[in-house]
Amino acid sequence: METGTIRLEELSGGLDLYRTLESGQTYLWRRADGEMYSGTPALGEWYVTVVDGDVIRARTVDGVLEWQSTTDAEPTVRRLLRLDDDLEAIVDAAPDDPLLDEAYEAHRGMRLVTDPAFGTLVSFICSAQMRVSRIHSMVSTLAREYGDEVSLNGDTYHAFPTPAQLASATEAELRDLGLGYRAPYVVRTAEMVASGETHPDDARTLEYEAAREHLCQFVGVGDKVADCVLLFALEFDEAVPLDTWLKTAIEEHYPHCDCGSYTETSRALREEFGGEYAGYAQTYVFHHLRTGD
DNA sequence: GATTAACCTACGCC
DNA sequence: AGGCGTAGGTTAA
Repeated sequence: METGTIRLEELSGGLDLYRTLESGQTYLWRRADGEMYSGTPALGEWYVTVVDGDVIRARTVDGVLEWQSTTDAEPTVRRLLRLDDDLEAIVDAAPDDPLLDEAYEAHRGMRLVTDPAFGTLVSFICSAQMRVSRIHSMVSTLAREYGDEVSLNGDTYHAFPTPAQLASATEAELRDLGLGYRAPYVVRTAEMVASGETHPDDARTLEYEAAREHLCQFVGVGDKVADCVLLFALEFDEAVPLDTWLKTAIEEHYPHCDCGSYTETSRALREEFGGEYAGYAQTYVFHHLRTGD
């Protein structure tokens, strides 16, 4: 087992691991105590994910980020948790706006994540009309039922299934696992990727709005889910997913941004939130409104 | 292009 | 207790 540490004070803007991993951006990490998304903060708890067959455990203790892995995971940890983002500069550059200021102030140290694209795509297909805790349990169930077993130091975990593994599932099986009407969406999207027809990563090379269009070809993916994949997996920091919380924020704080269609409203809010890092602003506002603190 | 019902179901709240 | 409304939307008319 390989291990590593970084002192949080070395990171511009710090790191709040709990808010980063339990703010509804990622469903591909699990908390060792099983209390992820229960609303109770993690104090020194390990979080675990599997990337490219390697288990990665991470936690913060006494101002230090620690990790353990089957491999030298520092580059992966830096990428997954976006440790090289200059968070202080991003916050400073954000537009002067009462709601935004409040959100940034309340959740210091929350970073965006960069998760693998396929797992993110399926997670957010599952997210339609779902509470965060249930999305997390659905994704965990898919990993348990269809993903490879991997272990670290005697503890066994499951990777998120590959497209081929998930494409081998049937709609009926996924309905039995509680996915409801999302079951056929997940199977058909997995089949599209497994067959080599197309892959969410293909969107990387496209301009932002074209990339969103590209992702909307997957079954069960509309503008909102596409924006989530762009922001949380493909590093399109300007993506602003418009969910029910952001729609409320638009009604109450940015009525001039309501332009009718998703595309136009999203474009207006993106400008309102400063363009380049508008997705950071979205994530803070979303988390601020959803948690109420 | 813009509207509108239908879709699964666990969980919190009355 | 047990029923009711809701939850980070998308699809098909």
